[in-house]
Amino acid sequence: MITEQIRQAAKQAIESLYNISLTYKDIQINDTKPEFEGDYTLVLFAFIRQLKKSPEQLGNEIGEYLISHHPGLFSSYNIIKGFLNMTVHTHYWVDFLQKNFSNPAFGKKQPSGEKVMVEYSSPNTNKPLHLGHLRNIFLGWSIAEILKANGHEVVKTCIVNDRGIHICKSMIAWQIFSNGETPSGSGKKGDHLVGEYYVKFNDEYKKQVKELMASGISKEEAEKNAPVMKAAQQMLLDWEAGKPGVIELWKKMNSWVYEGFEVTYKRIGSDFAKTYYESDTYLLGKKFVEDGLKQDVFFKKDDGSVWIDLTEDGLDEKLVLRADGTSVYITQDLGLAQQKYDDLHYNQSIYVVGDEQNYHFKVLKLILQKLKKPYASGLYHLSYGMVELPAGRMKSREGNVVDADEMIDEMVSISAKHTEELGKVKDFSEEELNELYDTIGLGALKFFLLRVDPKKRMIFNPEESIDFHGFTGPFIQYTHARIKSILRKEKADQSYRIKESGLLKLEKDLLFKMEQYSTIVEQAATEHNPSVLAIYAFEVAKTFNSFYTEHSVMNAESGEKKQLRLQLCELTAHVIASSMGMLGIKVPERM
RNA sequence: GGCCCGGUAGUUCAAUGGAUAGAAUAGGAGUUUCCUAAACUCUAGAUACAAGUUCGAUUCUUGUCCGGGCUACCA
Repeated sequence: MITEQIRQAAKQAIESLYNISLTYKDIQINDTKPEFEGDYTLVLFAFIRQLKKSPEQLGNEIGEYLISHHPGLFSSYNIIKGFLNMTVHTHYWVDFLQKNFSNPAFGKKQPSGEKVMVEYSSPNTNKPLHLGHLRNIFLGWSIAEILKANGHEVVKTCIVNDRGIHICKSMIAWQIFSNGETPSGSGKKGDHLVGEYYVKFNDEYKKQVKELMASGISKEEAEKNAPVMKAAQQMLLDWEAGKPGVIELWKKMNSWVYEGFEVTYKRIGSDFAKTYYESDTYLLGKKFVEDGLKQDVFFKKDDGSVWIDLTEDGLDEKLVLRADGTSVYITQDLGLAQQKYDDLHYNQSIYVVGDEQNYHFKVLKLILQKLKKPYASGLYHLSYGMVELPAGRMKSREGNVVDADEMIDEMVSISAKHTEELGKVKDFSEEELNELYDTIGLGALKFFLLRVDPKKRMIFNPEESIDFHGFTGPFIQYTHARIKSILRKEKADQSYRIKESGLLKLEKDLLFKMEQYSTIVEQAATEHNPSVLAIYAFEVAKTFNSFYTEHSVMNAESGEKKQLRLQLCELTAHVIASSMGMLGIKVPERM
């Protein structure tokens, strides 16, 4: 990574010229703005003050020093205001290209020895997946791939929230309204079918509350006493007591949901090495309560409920065990954290969960730290913002969600329509066509959800968000297909040595971008942010497209130029395929 | 009420305290005898408001205004 090389050279130069001692943070190296001459820029302002020299003098002294001590690295420099702009020698770029253009591991890091668990998706089993889940899944899958590329050993996990009042709601509604409807009988996807009954439950519940209120009962009382709600609560108790009929129904409906999820996961290319079920883990946290009481981390109130006081940490008192002895959400997560650590002794455990749970995860980590768990510091909540519709939040209960399966179908059918209109792949078989439509449609969707900083909320406008031009997946896929079309005609000659051709501006721009790839891969991991890669891949594609329009590869000015450009094509294709791969997006050979 | 996020072109998104705030889209004007025009080139358009910190602020601090979330013996 050349910026580090330059930083080091600059540090050494300033230290030996002025006999001062610096840290790397003192040296600020930026990419030179395109309107100025040069590749990288050293910002001089801080030193101007410290050394009481004019920018001109300082810049010249440092510039001269760097040129004379690193003749292979720098070819020239200029000073504008407080900025020292340095031009990197053409040899360096050509050398870089030759070393890397055919390296399949370009951009990947050596094994780090770190183990990381990434938990994502984490669905409830009472309804199908929606657009918000897709953001979660794509994020989780992508961050796992990014960490792998950085040399970590990664285990993808999923916690299925398969028990609780929400499932009971779907079950009750199914008992009342279904007449025994099943996925195989109705032809409906299992998760969708169960989700329909969840919505039906809420419709019925609202109706009953309204009726009770009409008969003069207060809203609060009505909500408590609506017959369907009481039935659902009773069912939860029966479930916990292991009542056979309830367990049987629960298993049956959950299995429908799993079959449905499996179809969706498979289609979007999502996978888990290990799946945890809440019904197996929800009791694990209870032993923490005893430990916590012994260590005086927790305390007991008169009614028997157990709490932790986090007021000194700027938070509240938090319940960890109910008066009736049952555990709450946080208790379950304490248990699961331990279980996961026992299973993999991870260095880092990442939870991909929406930002409405920021407080919860802050508390979880804090409690584990107070309990002196060795793995506590490795917990990381990868918090992401909601996907909202122009009208506001999606609510499954209300049924105003963008369904994941429908969304995917929509994207794929649009990609099919575009592809047919353009008519560039008429020789494809039916099977090849379908694969291509999937690649493009899913590519557009994944890119759309991953190109934004995870922390930020995003608005999905069905009318405007579906696009295949500009800052999109298909734009980048198209660039890849174009490059491959050249490489099908001729590949770069592995043994050819480029001697001295000089570099045209657009060739150099492209190389400059390529050189950043390793840094970007690293940055995406440290920031836990796939959008860094998405933006980068887009910039690469854009840079290539400019180059492509301006300069011919096959009809290059000379044999050497042709080889240089073929090498550039190979490296660019690799970088695009590899960065998109980490986003879970395939790139086609033709489109 | 308390705590935590966010407010940047019409719209959707960028910008480790650094140069004239970048893209994309929508708008306007162009490019195809030549490797895929899902492309390329040009053009116009934005930091909510007010103070402060300093050589320099979209970025840091404070206040105001506007959104969102959390503050459950739900998960």
